[in-house]
Amino acid sequence: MDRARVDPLASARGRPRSEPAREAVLHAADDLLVELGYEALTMKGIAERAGVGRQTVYRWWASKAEILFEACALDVARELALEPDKTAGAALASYIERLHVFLTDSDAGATYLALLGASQVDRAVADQLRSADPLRASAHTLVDALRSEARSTIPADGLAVAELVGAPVFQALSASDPLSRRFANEHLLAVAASWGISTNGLDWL
Amino acid sequence: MDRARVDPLASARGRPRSEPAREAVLHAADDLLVELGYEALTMKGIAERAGVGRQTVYRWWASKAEILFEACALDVARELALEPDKTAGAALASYIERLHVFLTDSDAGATYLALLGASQVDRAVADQLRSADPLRASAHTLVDALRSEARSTIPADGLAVAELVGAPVFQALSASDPLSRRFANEHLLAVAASWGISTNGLDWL
Amino acid sequence: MDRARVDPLASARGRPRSEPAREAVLHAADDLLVELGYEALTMKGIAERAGVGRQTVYRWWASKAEILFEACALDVARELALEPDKTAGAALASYIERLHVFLTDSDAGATYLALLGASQVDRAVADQLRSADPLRASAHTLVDALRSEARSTIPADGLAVAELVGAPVFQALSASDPLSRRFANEHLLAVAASWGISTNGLDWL
Amino acid sequence: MDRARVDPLASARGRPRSEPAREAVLHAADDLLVELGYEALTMKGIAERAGVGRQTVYRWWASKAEILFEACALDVARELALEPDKTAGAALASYIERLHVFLTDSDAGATYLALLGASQVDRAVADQLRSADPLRASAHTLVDALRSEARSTIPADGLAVAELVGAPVFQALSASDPLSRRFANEHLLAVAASWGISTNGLDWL
DNA sequence: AATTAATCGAGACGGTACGTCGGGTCTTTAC
DNA sequence: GTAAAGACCCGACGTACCGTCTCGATTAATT
Repeated sequence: MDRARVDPLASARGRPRSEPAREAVLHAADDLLVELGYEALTMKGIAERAGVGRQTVYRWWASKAEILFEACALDVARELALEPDKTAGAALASYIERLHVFLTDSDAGATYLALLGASQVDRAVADQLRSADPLRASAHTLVDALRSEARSTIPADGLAVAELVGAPVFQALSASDPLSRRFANEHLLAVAASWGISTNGLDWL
Repeated sequence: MDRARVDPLASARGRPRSEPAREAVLHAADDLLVELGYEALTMKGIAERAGVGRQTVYRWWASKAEILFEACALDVARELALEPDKTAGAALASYIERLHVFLTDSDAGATYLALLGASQVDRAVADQLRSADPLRASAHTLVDALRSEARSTIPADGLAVAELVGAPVFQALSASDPLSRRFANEHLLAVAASWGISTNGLDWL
Repeated sequence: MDRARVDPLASARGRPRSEPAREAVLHAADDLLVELGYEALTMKGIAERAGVGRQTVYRWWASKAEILFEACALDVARELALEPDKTAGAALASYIERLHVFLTDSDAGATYLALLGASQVDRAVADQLRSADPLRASAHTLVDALRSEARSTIPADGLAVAELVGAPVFQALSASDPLSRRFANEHLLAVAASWGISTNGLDWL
Repeated sequence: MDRARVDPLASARGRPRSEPAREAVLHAADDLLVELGYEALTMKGIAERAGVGRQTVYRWWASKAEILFEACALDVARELALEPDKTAGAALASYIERLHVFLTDSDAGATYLALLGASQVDRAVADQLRSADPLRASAHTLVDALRSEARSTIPADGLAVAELVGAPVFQALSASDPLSRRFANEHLLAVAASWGISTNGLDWL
C-alpha cells in the first residue's frame, strides 16, 4: 500500500507555523477592538501589539475582519450552544437569557456586533459572515429542536430565526438605551406565546 | 412704530452658504454610495465628484456618515410616514409592506443600513444615529397610533418597535438570501396576531 | 478755462481708500515678520492681524513681498542716506558703520535680507527688488559722491557697489557667526586702501 | 584569527534603503528646480516625478531644501575644488573664473543661490547651510593655500572669504544685469592687488 | 552534518485618503 | 466704490495605513 502522502498537511517542509504568533495576533486583535473600537483597529496596529511582523499577519488572514471572526466564532458558538435535556419552554428561556448576556456583556457579542456592522460596509466581511454566521447558526439549532416538540406553531425557518433574535439584536444595534432585562423577559413571553410554547413553571420571569 | 432690527440674526455677514454646493455634495454622496459602497466612499471622492473644494465639505459636515445621514433622513421619513385614515390592520399592513420595499429596493434604505452598520464601527455615527434614528421614529409613530385603537395588546414601546422592525432589519442585515415577500407577509401575520389586530379584508396577503 | 478735473487723482468716485487700513497692514506685516519669519508670514495672517478683510490686502498689494517692500523701503533709504559735508574717508567710514548696524540690528535690514532671500526663490520678488533696490541705490549714491573726489581710484559702478556692500551682505547672509565690529572695521580699511581714500584722523577705527 | 563580527552595525535588520529611489529623488529635485524654480518645487511634485511614494521622501529628507542640498553639495565642491600645483596668482585667477561660471551657468550654482535665498526665509535651511556651506568651504580652502605663500597680505579668514566671494555673489543675487566677464576680471585684479598677489603672465585677463 | 524550504522579526517600498492650511476669488451687507 | 466678513475652489502640507517587497535569522524535514 502506498503510505506516502497520506496526510497532505502532515509533512510540510520548512519552518512550521508559529502557534505563539497566531495566538498573539488573536489576543492583540481582541484587546485592541475593546480599547479602540473596530474603526481604529488596523492590521498594522495588531501586528505591533502582537510583536509580530506585518507579513506574518497578512500571510494567515486577509483582513482584520477575518482575524476577529476567528477570534470570536468559537466563543459565540459556546455561549449560545443548545442546552440538552430541557423542556421547550426552558430551552427557549435559557437561550433568550444567554442571548441577552451575549449582546450586552460578552466580548464575543461585542465583536459579533462589530462584524455585523462591518458587513454592511464591506462586502468581504458580508460574504464571510453570511457563509458562517455563528449567531444565526445557534438560533437555527434551537428552532430545529423546538420544532420537534409537539403542539408548537413555529413559522418557517427564516422568519423564526429572525423573530427570535431580530428584536434583541436590533435593540442592541440601535437603541439609545442598552438592552434591559425587562426587554428580554417580555420578548421571551411574546415569542413563546406566538409559537405556542408554555413557559409555566419557569423561575426566570 | 419702529420695528426695525426685529431679527438680529437676519443679516449674516459675509458670503452666504452656497446651496448648489450643498446639493451637489449630497447627490455625489448618494451616487458614490451606490456605485462604490460605504467603505470605498471617501470625503475626497465626494468633493471631487461634486466639483467642490474639500474644505467646503469639511466646513459643513464632519464625516461621510453625516453627509449620508442628511442625504437620506428626509427620504426615510417620507417613505415610512404614517398613512392617515386607515384601520389598524391596514396601517400595519401598509407599514410592513413599505418597510419591505425600503429595505430591499430603496436607495434611502440601503443608505440607512450602511449607516446602521457604520454605527457599530464608529462611535460618532452611533451617537448621531441614536439621537435621531429615522426608522425607529417612523415605527414609534405607527405604534403610538395603533395603541390608541381599542382592544390591541401592544407591548411597551421599546419592545413593540423592536418586534415590528427588528426581524426584517436583521434579515436584511445578515440573511444569505434577500428579504422575500413571503417573509414580510408572515411577519405581518405574526405581529398582528401577537398585538391583537385584525387583518380581515386586507387584499395584500 | 475749465478748472474741473485738474487733478485726475483728486476726485475718485466712491469710498476713498482707508489710510488706517493701509497702515494696519504695513504694521501687521512688519510685526509678523519679526515674530514668525518670512516663510510663516501669510497674506491671510496679515489680514487677520491687521483686522482687515483679505480682499482689501489683495486689492492694494499683490504679494507679501510687496507689502514688506513698501514697509521697509523708506527706512532703508533713510538709514543709509548720504551724509553731506564729509570728507571721502569720513563718508565711507560712516556708510560702512551704518551698513553694519543696518545688517545686524535694524528691522529694515532684516526685512531687506528676507526680501533678498525671497528674490532668489520667487521671480516676482526678484523683479521688484531689481527694479528698485534701496541698498544698491544707497551704495550707488555714495560711490558717485566719492568718485567726484580727487585722487580716488574707484572701479566701475557695478563692481564698486558690489565690493562695498557684497562682503558684509554675504557675511550677513551666510556666516555662522554674526557680523562683528572688527569685520566692518577691516572691511573699511580694505576698501579705502583699494580705492585710494585716506582714513587718517577717523576716530572710529 | 577569528575576526568575525567585526562590525556590529553591519547587519541592519529590515529591508535596506533603496538606492534607485534615492537617486530618482535627487534627480527629480534637480530637474524640477530648473523647470519650475524653487518656489514651485514641492515635496509632492518631487515624489511624483521620481515615481516614489511621498513617505519615502519624508523618511529620508525633512524638506525640499535638504534634498537640494544633498543633490548639489558634491557638485559645488567639485566645481570649486582647489587646483594643485599652481602659483598663487594662477590659483586665484582660476578660482574666480570658475566661481563666475558657477554663479552664471552651473546648475549647482543656481541651486546654491536658491538655497542661500531660502536660508534667509527658513531657519531650518539657514542652520543646514551654515553648518556646511560648500561655497564658503571652497573659498576657505583657497585662502588657506594662498596664505602659505610668501609676501601675501591676506586679511583674517572671515573677511578674506567674504571679500573673495561676497562681491560676485551679491552681484549674482541682486544685480539687474547678470554677472559679466568684465566684472569677474576686475574683481580678480582688485583682490589680487589688495592681497599682494602677482597676476603677471596670466593669459586670462 | 549539510541542504532545503518555509517561517519569523523588521522595516522600506509605492500608493492613497486623511484633515488642515494658505492661495486667490467671489459675493454678501454696511458705510 | 471701498471695507469687513466669510464662503468658494484649488492644491500642497505632513501623517497614517494599505498591502507588497526585501533583508537576515530561525527552525524543521530531507538529504
